[in-house]
Amino acid sequence: MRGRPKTFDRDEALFAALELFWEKGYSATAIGDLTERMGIGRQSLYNTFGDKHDLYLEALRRYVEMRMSMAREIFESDGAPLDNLSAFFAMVREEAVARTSGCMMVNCSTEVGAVDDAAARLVEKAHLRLENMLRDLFERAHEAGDLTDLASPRALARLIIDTLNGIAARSRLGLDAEEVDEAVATLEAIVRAPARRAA
Amino acid sequence: MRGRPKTFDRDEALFAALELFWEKGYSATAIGDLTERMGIGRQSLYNTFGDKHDLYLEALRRYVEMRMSMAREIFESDGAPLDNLSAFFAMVREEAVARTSGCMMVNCSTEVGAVDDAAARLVEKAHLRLENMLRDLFERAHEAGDLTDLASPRALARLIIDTLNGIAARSRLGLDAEEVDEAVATLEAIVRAPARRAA
DNA sequence: GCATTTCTGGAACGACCAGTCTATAATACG
DNA sequence: CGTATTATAGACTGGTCGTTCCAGAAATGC
Repeated sequence: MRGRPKTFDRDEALFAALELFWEKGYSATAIGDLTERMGIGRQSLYNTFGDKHDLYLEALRRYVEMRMSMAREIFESDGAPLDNLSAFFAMVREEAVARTSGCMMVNCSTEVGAVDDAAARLVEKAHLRLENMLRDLFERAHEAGDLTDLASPRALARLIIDTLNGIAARSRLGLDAEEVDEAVATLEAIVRAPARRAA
Repeated sequence: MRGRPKTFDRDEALFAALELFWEKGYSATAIGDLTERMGIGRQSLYNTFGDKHDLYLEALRRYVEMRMSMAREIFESDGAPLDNLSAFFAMVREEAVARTSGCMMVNCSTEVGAVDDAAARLVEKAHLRLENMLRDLFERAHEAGDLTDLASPRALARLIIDTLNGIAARSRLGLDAEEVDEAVATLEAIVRAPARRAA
Protein backbone atom coordinates (compact mmCIF):
# COMPACT_ATOMS: atom_id res chain seq x y z
CA MET A 1 0.00 0.00 0.00
CA ARG A 2 1.49 3.23 -1.17
CA GLY A 3 0.59 6.79 -0.40
CA ARG A 4 -0.90 8.54 2.59
CA PRO A 5 -3.24 6.31 4.59
CA LYS A 6 -6.74 7.36 5.51
CA THR A 7 -7.10 9.07 8.86
CA PHE A 8 -10.53 7.53 9.48
CA ASP A 9 -12.00 4.08 9.75
CA ARG A 10 -13.96 3.26 6.63
CA ASP A 11 -16.53 1.12 8.36
CA GLU A 12 -17.14 3.60 11.15
CA ALA A 13 -17.67 6.34 8.60
CA LEU A 14 -20.06 4.13 6.65
CA PHE A 15 -22.05 3.39 9.77
CA ALA A 16 -22.29 7.08 10.59
CA ALA A 17 -23.64 7.70 7.08
CA LEU A 18 -26.06 4.81 7.56
CA GLU A 19 -27.43 6.34 10.73
CA LEU A 20 -27.95 9.69 9.05
CA PHE A 21 -29.68 8.23 5.98
CA TRP A 22 -31.76 6.11 8.31
CA GLU A 23 -32.90 9.13 10.31
CA LYS A 24 -33.37 11.68 7.58
CA GLY A 25 -33.84 9.72 4.39
CA TYR A 26 -32.01 10.10 1.13
CA SER A 27 -32.77 13.51 -0.31
CA ALA A 28 -33.01 15.36 3.01
CA THR A 29 -29.45 14.29 3.79
CA ALA A 30 -26.95 16.71 2.27
CA ILE A 31 -23.33 15.91 1.57
CA GLY A 32 -22.40 18.51 4.16
CA ASP A 33 -24.50 16.71 6.77
CA LEU A 34 -22.77 13.48 5.91
CA THR A 35 -19.21 14.79 6.10
CA GLU A 36 -20.00 16.45 9.42
CA ARG A 37 -21.52 13.32 10.95
CA MET A 38 -18.89 11.04 9.45
CA GLY A 39 -16.09 13.33 10.58
CA ILE A 40 -14.37 13.36 7.20
CA GLY A 41 -13.83 15.86 4.41
CA ARG A 42 -15.88 16.23 1.27
CA GLN A 43 -13.23 14.86 -1.02
CA SER A 44 -12.48 11.93 1.26
CA LEU A 45 -16.13 10.96 0.99
CA TYR A 46 -16.08 11.00 -2.80
CA ASN A 47 -12.72 9.20 -2.95
CA THR A 48 -13.83 6.47 -0.58
CA PHE A 49 -17.49 5.90 -1.34
CA GLY A 50 -18.22 7.32 -4.79
CA ASP A 51 -21.14 9.68 -5.13
CA LYS A 52 -24.10 10.16 -2.82
CA HIS A 53 -26.18 7.41 -4.37
CA ASP A 54 -23.34 4.89 -4.16
CA LEU A 55 -22.92 5.72 -0.51
CA TYR A 56 -26.64 5.38 0.12
CA LEU A 57 -26.79 1.97 -1.49
CA GLU A 58 -23.78 0.76 0.47
CA ALA A 59 -25.29 2.06 3.70
CA LEU A 60 -28.56 0.33 2.85
CA ARG A 61 -26.75 -2.91 2.10
CA ARG A 62 -25.00 -2.67 5.43
CA TYR A 63 -28.29 -2.03 7.19
CA VAL A 64 -29.86 -5.05 5.55
CA GLU A 65 -26.98 -7.31 6.49
CA MET A 66 -27.03 -6.04 10.06
CA ARG A 67 -30.72 -6.75 10.39
CA MET A 68 -30.53 -10.12 8.67
CA SER A 69 -27.68 -11.36 10.82
CA MET A 70 -29.53 -10.31 13.97
CA ALA A 71 -32.59 -12.19 12.82
CA ARG A 72 -30.69 -15.25 11.68
CA GLU A 73 -28.81 -15.49 14.95
CA ILE A 74 -32.07 -15.52 16.88
CA PHE A 75 -33.87 -17.92 14.56
CA GLU A 76 -31.01 -20.40 14.51
CA SER A 77 -30.67 -20.61 18.25
CA ASP A 78 -32.00 -23.59 20.23
CA GLY A 79 -35.43 -23.61 21.74
CA ALA A 80 -38.96 -23.95 20.49
CA PRO A 81 -39.64 -22.06 17.26
CA LEU A 82 -42.26 -19.82 18.80
CA ASP A 83 -39.92 -19.00 21.67
CA ASN A 84 -37.40 -17.87 19.09
CA LEU A 85 -40.13 -15.76 17.55
CA SER A 86 -40.69 -14.16 20.95
CA ALA A 87 -36.99 -13.43 21.19
CA PHE A 88 -37.14 -11.86 17.73
CA PHE A 89 -40.03 -9.68 18.81
CA ALA A 90 -38.11 -8.65 21.90
CA MET A 91 -35.20 -7.62 19.73
CA VAL A 92 -37.46 -5.62 17.44
CA ARG A 93 -38.95 -3.94 20.46
CA GLU A 94 -35.55 -2.96 21.82
CA GLU A 95 -34.57 -1.47 18.49
CA ALA A 96 -37.85 0.41 18.19
CA VAL A 97 -37.44 1.92 21.63
CA ALA A 98 -33.79 2.80 21.20
CA ARG A 99 -34.30 4.73 17.98
CA THR A 100 -37.05 6.85 16.51
CA SER A 101 -35.91 6.26 12.96
CA GLY A 102 -38.21 3.36 12.19
CA CYS A 103 -36.88 0.84 9.67
CA MET A 104 -34.50 2.01 7.00
CA MET A 105 -35.96 -0.46 4.50
CA VAL A 106 -39.47 0.88 5.02
CA ASN A 107 -38.23 4.45 4.80
CA CYS A 108 -36.41 3.53 1.61
CA SER A 109 -39.47 1.88 0.12
CA THR A 110 -41.71 4.87 0.59
CA GLU A 111 -39.19 7.55 -0.31
CA VAL A 112 -37.27 6.18 -3.28
CA GLY A 113 -38.78 2.76 -3.91
CA ALA A 114 -40.70 3.99 -6.92
CA VAL A 115 -37.72 5.63 -8.66
CA ASP A 116 -34.59 3.83 -7.43
CA ASP A 117 -34.63 0.33 -8.88
CA ALA A 118 -31.39 -0.76 -7.26
CA ALA A 119 -32.58 0.20 -3.80
CA ALA A 120 -36.03 -1.26 -4.41
CA ARG A 121 -34.65 -4.63 -5.46
CA LEU A 122 -32.34 -4.66 -2.46
CA VAL A 123 -35.25 -4.16 -0.09
CA GLU A 124 -37.43 -6.67 -1.90
CA LYS A 125 -34.71 -9.28 -1.64
CA ALA A 126 -34.29 -8.60 2.05
CA HIS A 127 -38.02 -8.96 2.63
CA LEU A 128 -37.97 -12.28 0.86
CA ARG A 129 -35.05 -13.52 2.96
CA LEU A 130 -36.82 -12.57 6.16
CA GLU A 131 -40.05 -14.08 4.90
CA ASN A 132 -38.31 -17.38 4.26
CA MET A 133 -36.68 -17.37 7.68
CA LEU A 134 -40.05 -16.83 9.31
CA ARG A 135 -41.74 -19.39 7.10
CA ASP A 136 -39.16 -22.01 8.07
CA LEU A 137 -39.70 -21.15 11.70
CA PHE A 138 -43.46 -21.52 11.35
CA GLU A 139 -43.10 -24.79 9.52
CA ARG A 140 -41.08 -26.15 12.39
CA ALA A 141 -43.68 -24.83 14.81
CA HIS A 142 -46.36 -26.52 12.75
CA GLU A 143 -44.59 -29.86 12.92
CA ALA A 144 -44.39 -29.48 16.67
CA GLY A 145 -48.11 -28.79 16.80
CA ASP A 146 -47.59 -25.33 18.22
CA LEU A 147 -48.88 -23.32 15.30
CA THR A 148 -52.31 -21.94 14.65
CA ASP A 149 -54.13 -23.34 11.64
CA LEU A 150 -55.66 -19.98 10.75
CA ALA A 151 -53.13 -19.39 7.99
CA SER A 152 -50.21 -21.04 6.25
CA PRO A 153 -46.63 -20.56 7.47
CA ARG A 154 -45.92 -18.32 4.52
CA ALA A 155 -49.03 -16.21 5.06
CA LEU A 156 -48.15 -15.82 8.73
CA ALA A 157 -44.61 -14.82 7.81
CA ARG A 158 -45.95 -12.13 5.53
CA LEU A 159 -48.39 -10.96 8.15
CA ILE A 160 -45.54 -10.52 10.63
CA ILE A 161 -43.42 -8.57 8.19
CA ASP A 162 -46.24 -6.32 7.01
CA THR A 163 -47.32 -5.58 10.56
CA LEU A 164 -43.82 -4.81 11.79
CA ASN A 165 -43.30 -2.59 8.77
CA GLY A 166 -46.51 -0.76 9.54
CA ILE A 167 -45.34 -0.23 13.11
CA ALA A 168 -42.01 1.01 11.80
CA ALA A 169 -43.78 3.57 9.64
CA ARG A 170 -45.93 4.68 12.55
CA SER A 171 -42.91 4.93 14.82
CA ARG A 172 -41.67 7.88 12.78
CA LEU A 173 -44.50 9.88 14.33
CA GLY A 174 -43.30 9.08 17.82
CA LEU A 175 -44.17 5.81 19.50
CA ASP A 176 -44.00 4.53 23.04
CA ALA A 177 -42.85 1.09 24.02
CA GLU A 178 -46.26 -0.01 25.24
CA GLU A 179 -47.79 0.30 21.81
CA VAL A 180 -45.13 -1.98 20.41
CA ASP A 181 -45.69 -4.41 23.26
CA GLU A 182 -49.39 -4.55 22.58
CA ALA A 183 -48.96 -5.08 18.87
CA VAL A 184 -46.42 -7.82 19.45
CA ALA A 185 -48.63 -9.49 22.05
CA THR A 186 -51.45 -9.54 19.51
CA LEU A 187 -49.24 -11.23 16.94
CA GLU A 188 -48.05 -13.80 19.46
CA ALA A 189 -51.61 -14.65 20.47
CA ILE A 190 -52.51 -15.17 16.84
CA VAL A 191 -49.72 -17.49 15.77
CA ARG A 192 -49.95 -19.89 18.72
CA ALA A 193 -52.18 -22.91 18.45
CA PRO A 194 -55.08 -22.84 20.91
CA ALA A 195 -54.59 -25.17 23.88
CA ARG A 196 -55.99 -28.55 23.00
CA ARG A 197 -58.48 -30.35 25.13
CA ALA A 198 -57.03 -33.19 27.17
CA ALA A 199 -57.29 -36.39 25.14
CA MET B 1 -66.75 39.43 -5.31
CA ARG B 2 -64.59 42.00 -7.00
CA GLY B 3 -61.74 41.62 -9.46
CA ARG B 4 -60.82 39.03 -12.01
CA PRO B 5 -62.04 35.51 -11.19
CA LYS B 6 -59.72 32.51 -11.24
CA THR B 7 -59.56 30.63 -14.50
CA PHE B 8 -59.20 27.28 -12.77
CA ASP B 9 -61.17 25.25 -10.28
CA ARG B 10 -59.56 25.45 -6.89
CA ASP B 11 -60.55 21.97 -5.81
CA GLU B 12 -59.45 20.34 -9.02
CA ALA B 13 -56.08 22.02 -8.74
CA LEU B 14 -55.78 20.90 -5.12
CA PHE B 15 -56.56 17.33 -6.07
CA ALA B 16 -53.93 17.43 -8.80
CA ALA B 17 -51.39 18.61 -6.23
CA LEU B 18 -52.53 15.88 -3.88
CA GLU B 19 -51.91 13.22 -6.50
CA LEU B 20 -48.42 14.52 -7.16
CA PHE B 21 -47.43 14.75 -3.49
CA TRP B 22 -48.91 11.30 -3.00
CA GLU B 23 -46.82 9.84 -5.80
CA LYS B 24 -43.54 11.64 -5.29
CA GLY B 25 -43.55 12.81 -1.69
CA TYR B 26 -42.94 16.28 -0.37
CA SER B 27 -39.38 17.24 -1.18
CA ALA B 28 -39.15 15.44 -4.51
CA THR B 29 -42.09 17.48 -5.78
CA ALA B 30 -40.91 20.83 -7.15
CA ILE B 31 -43.10 23.87 -7.56
CA GLY B 32 -42.63 23.56 -11.30
CA ASP B 33 -43.94 20.00 -11.22
CA LEU B 34 -46.96 21.20 -9.29
CA THR B 35 -47.85 24.09 -11.58
CA GLU B 36 -47.49 21.82 -14.59
CA ARG B 37 -49.72 19.09 -13.17
CA MET B 38 -52.21 21.55 -11.72
CA GLY B 39 -52.34 23.50 -14.97
CA ILE B 40 -51.87 26.87 -13.31
CA GLY B 41 -49.16 29.51 -13.11
CA ARG B 42 -46.57 29.92 -10.43
CA GLN B 43 -48.08 33.05 -8.97
CA SER B 44 -51.57 31.63 -9.02
CA LEU B 45 -50.36 28.78 -6.88
CA TYR B 46 -48.87 31.11 -4.27
CA ASN B 47 -51.90 33.41 -4.34
CA THR B 48 -54.35 30.56 -3.91
CA PHE B 49 -52.61 28.07 -1.65
CA GLY B 50 -49.81 29.90 0.15
CA ASP B 51 -46.37 28.34 0.06
CA LYS B 52 -45.39 24.77 -0.71
CA HIS B 53 -45.80 23.55 2.83
CA ASP B 54 -49.27 25.08 3.15
CA LEU B 55 -50.29 23.37 -0.05
CA TYR B 56 -48.89 20.05 1.15
CA LEU B 57 -50.80 20.22 4.40
CA GLU B 58 -54.02 21.09 2.64
CA ALA B 59 -53.53 18.24 0.18
CA LEU B 60 -52.83 15.88 3.06
CA ARG B 61 -55.95 17.05 4.87
CA ARG B 62 -57.97 16.44 1.76
CA TYR B 63 -56.48 12.97 1.38
CA VAL B 64 -57.34 12.13 4.98
CA GLU B 65 -60.93 13.31 4.60
CA MET B 66 -61.31 11.38 1.37
CA ARG B 67 -60.10 8.19 2.99
CA MET B 68 -62.10 8.68 6.15
CA SER B 69 -65.34 9.30 4.33
CA MET B 70 -64.80 6.21 2.20
CA ALA B 71 -64.22 4.14 5.31
CA ARG B 72 -67.11 5.66 7.24
CA GLU B 73 -69.50 5.08 4.39
CA ILE B 74 -68.62 1.40 4.33
CA PHE B 75 -68.64 0.90 8.08
CA GLU B 76 -71.99 2.61 8.52
CA SER B 77 -73.77 0.56 5.90
CA ASP B 78 -76.10 -2.26 6.83
CA GLY B 79 -74.97 -5.82 7.09
CA ALA B 80 -72.95 -7.85 9.55
CA PRO B 81 -69.90 -6.00 10.89
CA LEU B 82 -67.43 -8.48 9.47
CA ASP B 83 -69.11 -8.27 6.07
CA ASN B 84 -68.53 -4.53 6.22
CA LEU B 85 -64.93 -5.26 7.06
CA SER B 86 -64.73 -7.40 3.94
CA ALA B 87 -66.16 -4.55 1.91
CA PHE B 88 -63.55 -2.25 3.44
CA PHE B 89 -60.80 -4.68 2.45
CA ALA B 90 -62.20 -4.86 -1.06
CA MET B 91 -62.06 -1.08 -1.28
CA VAL B 92 -58.47 -1.03 -0.04
CA ARG B 93 -57.60 -3.65 -2.58
CA GLU B 94 -59.13 -1.68 -5.44
CA GLU B 95 -57.19 1.41 -4.41
CA ALA B 96 -53.96 -0.53 -4.07
CA VAL B 97 -54.35 -2.01 -7.54
CA ALA B 98 -55.38 1.25 -9.20
CA ARG B 99 -52.40 3.20 -7.91
CA THR B 100 -48.79 2.41 -7.14
CA SER B 101 -48.45 5.31 -4.74
CA GLY B 102 -49.19 3.44 -1.55
CA CYS B 103 -50.82 5.45 1.21
CA MET B 104 -50.13 9.16 1.45
CA MET B 105 -50.29 9.04 5.24
CA VAL B 106 -47.68 6.30 5.42
CA ASN B 107 -45.49 8.12 2.92
CA CYS B 108 -45.89 11.27 4.98
CA SER B 109 -45.01 9.48 8.21
CA THR B 110 -41.75 8.10 6.93
CA GLU B 111 -40.65 11.13 4.94
CA VAL B 112 -41.51 14.12 7.10
CA GLY B 113 -43.14 12.64 10.20
CA ALA B 114 -40.03 13.24 12.27
CA VAL B 115 -39.61 16.91 11.34
CA ASP B 116 -43.07 18.19 10.39
CA ASP B 117 -45.16 18.32 13.53
CA ALA B 118 -48.29 19.60 11.84
CA ALA B 119 -48.29 16.79 9.30
CA ALA B 120 -47.42 14.20 11.94
CA ARG B 121 -50.29 15.20 14.19
CA LEU B 122 -52.66 15.16 11.25
CA VAL B 123 -51.71 11.59 10.42
CA GLU B 124 -51.82 10.48 14.04
CA LYS B 125 -55.30 11.87 14.42
CA ALA B 126 -56.46 10.10 11.26
CA HIS B 127 -55.03 6.81 12.50
CA LEU B 128 -56.91 7.23 15.73
CA ARG B 129 -60.17 7.94 13.93
CA LEU B 130 -59.78 4.86 11.79
CA GLU B 131 -58.81 2.81 14.82
CA ASN B 132 -61.98 3.87 16.61
CA MET B 133 -64.12 3.04 13.61
CA LEU B 134 -62.61 -0.44 13.42
CA ARG B 135 -62.86 -0.93 17.18
CA ASP B 136 -66.56 -0.09 17.09
CA LEU B 137 -67.03 -2.51 14.24
CA PHE B 138 -65.24 -5.27 16.14
CA GLU B 139 -67.25 -4.57 19.28
CA ARG B 140 -70.42 -5.03 17.31
CA ALA B 141 -69.00 -8.21 15.82
CA HIS B 142 -68.14 -9.39 19.31
CA GLU B 143 -71.68 -8.83 20.54
CA ALA B 144 -72.93 -10.85 17.60
CA GLY B 145 -70.56 -13.65 18.54
CA ASP B 146 -68.72 -13.39 15.26
CA LEU B 147 -65.37 -12.19 16.56
CA THR B 148 -62.32 -14.16 17.50
CA ASP B 149 -61.31 -14.03 21.14
CA LEU B 150 -57.60 -13.95 20.29
CA ALA B 151 -57.37 -10.22 20.92
CA SER B 152 -59.46 -7.27 21.98
CA PRO B 153 -61.41 -5.16 19.48
CA ARG B 154 -58.90 -2.35 19.91
CA ALA B 155 -55.90 -4.63 19.45
CA LEU B 156 -57.48 -6.10 16.32
CA ALA B 157 -58.16 -2.61 15.01
CA ARG B 158 -54.52 -1.68 15.46
CA LEU B 159 -53.40 -4.91 13.86
CA ILE B 160 -55.46 -4.14 10.78
CA ILE B 161 -54.11 -0.61 10.49
CA ASP B 162 -50.50 -1.61 11.02
CA THR B 163 -50.75 -4.44 8.52
CA LEU B 164 -52.43 -2.34 5.85
CA ASN B 165 -49.82 0.36 6.40
CA GLY B 166 -47.07 -2.19 5.99
CA ILE B 167 -48.64 -3.34 2.74
CA ALA B 168 -48.89 0.26 1.61
CA ALA B 169 -45.19 0.75 2.25
CA ARG B 170 -44.36 -2.45 0.39
CA SER B 171 -46.58 -1.46 -2.51
CA ARG B 172 -44.17 1.36 -3.37
CA LEU B 173 -41.77 -1.35 -4.56
CA GLY B 174 -44.37 -2.70 -6.97
CA LEU B 175 -47.06 -5.07 -5.83
CA ASP B 176 -49.52 -7.33 -7.59
CA ALA B 177 -53.13 -7.76 -6.61
CA GLU B 178 -52.66 -11.36 -5.49
CA GLU B 179 -50.33 -10.37 -2.70
CA VAL B 180 -52.90 -7.97 -1.37
CA ASP B 181 -55.59 -10.63 -1.66
CA GLU B 182 -53.51 -13.09 0.32
CA ALA B 183 -52.73 -10.61 3.05
CA VAL B 184 -56.35 -9.58 3.34
CA ALA B 185 -57.50 -13.21 3.39
CA THR B 186 -55.11 -13.86 6.27
CA LEU B 187 -56.55 -10.96 8.22
CA GLU B 188 -60.09 -12.10 7.57
CA ALA B 189 -59.32 -15.62 8.74
CA ILE B 190 -57.86 -14.23 11.95
CA VAL B 191 -60.65 -11.93 13.03
CA ARG B 192 -63.51 -14.37 12.51
CA ALA B 193 -64.58 -16.55 15.38
CA PRO B 194 -64.03 -20.26 14.71
CA ALA B 195 -67.23 -22.11 13.84
CA ARG B 196 -68.83 -23.37 17.03
CA ARG B 197 -69.85 -26.92 17.55
CA ALA B 198 -73.53 -27.57 17.13
CA ALA B 199 -75.19 -27.18 20.51
C1' DG C 1 -66.78 53.61 -19.30
C1' DC C 2 -63.94 54.14 -15.41
C1' DA C 3 -61.67 52.84 -11.29
C1' DT C 4 -60.49 49.07 -8.55
C1' DT C 5 -59.39 44.64 -7.62
C1' DT C 6 -57.70 40.38 -8.71
C1' DC C 7 -55.40 37.15 -11.65
C1' DT C 8 -51.58 35.78 -14.71
C1' DG C 9 -46.97 34.88 -16.86
C1' DG C 10 -42.29 35.57 -16.83
C1' DA C 11 -38.19 37.48 -15.10
C1' DA C 12 -35.28 37.74 -11.24
C1' DC C 13 -33.13 36.56 -6.58
C1' DG C 14 -30.82 34.38 -2.96
C1' DA C 15 -29.98 30.01 -0.96
C1' DC C 16 -28.53 25.49 -1.29
C1' DC C 17 -27.01 21.32 -3.42
C1' DA C 18 -24.04 17.57 -5.62
C1' DG C 19 -19.99 17.21 -7.55
C1' DT C 20 -15.18 18.88 -9.24
C1' DC C 21 -10.75 21.21 -9.13
C1' DT C 22 -6.51 22.72 -6.99
C1' DA C 23 -3.03 22.99 -3.86
C1' DT C 24 -0.98 21.02 0.14
C1' DA C 25 0.16 17.38 3.43
C1' DA C 26 1.47 12.82 4.66
C1' DT C 27 2.96 8.26 3.92
C1' DA C 28 5.38 4.15 1.36
C1' DC C 29 8.74 2.40 -1.58
C1' DG C 30 13.21 2.41 -3.94
C1' DC D 1 16.75 10.85 0.86
C1' DG D 2 13.67 11.64 -2.84
C1' DT D 3 9.95 10.46 -5.66
C1' DA D 4 5.59 8.51 -6.53
C1' DT D 5 1.11 7.98 -4.59
C1' DT D 6 -2.67 8.84 -1.92
C1' DA D 7 -5.42 11.73 1.47
C1' DT D 8 -7.09 16.13 2.93
C1' DA D 9 -9.16 20.80 3.07
C1' DG D 10 -11.30 24.43 0.95
C1' DA D 11 -12.55 27.16 -2.96
C1' DC D 12 -15.33 26.85 -6.93
C1' DT D 13 -19.10 25.61 -10.51
C1' DG D 14 -23.26 24.76 -12.74
C1' DG D 15 -27.73 23.77 -11.76
C1' DT D 16 -32.04 23.64 -9.16
C1' DC D 17 -34.92 25.05 -5.69
C1' DG D 18 -38.63 27.99 -3.27
C1' DT D 19 -40.08 32.42 -3.33
C1' DT D 20 -40.85 37.27 -4.72
C1' DC D 21 -41.20 41.16 -7.84
C1' DC D 22 -43.15 43.40 -11.68
C1' DA D 23 -45.85 44.66 -15.49
C1' DG D 24 -49.80 43.65 -18.06
C1' DA D 25 -54.41 41.50 -18.65
C1' DA D 26 -59.11 40.64 -17.34
C1' DA D 27 -63.21 41.04 -14.88
C1' DT D 28 -66.38 43.34 -11.50
C1' DG D 29 -69.14 47.16 -9.26
C1' DC D 30 -70.40 51.76 -9.73
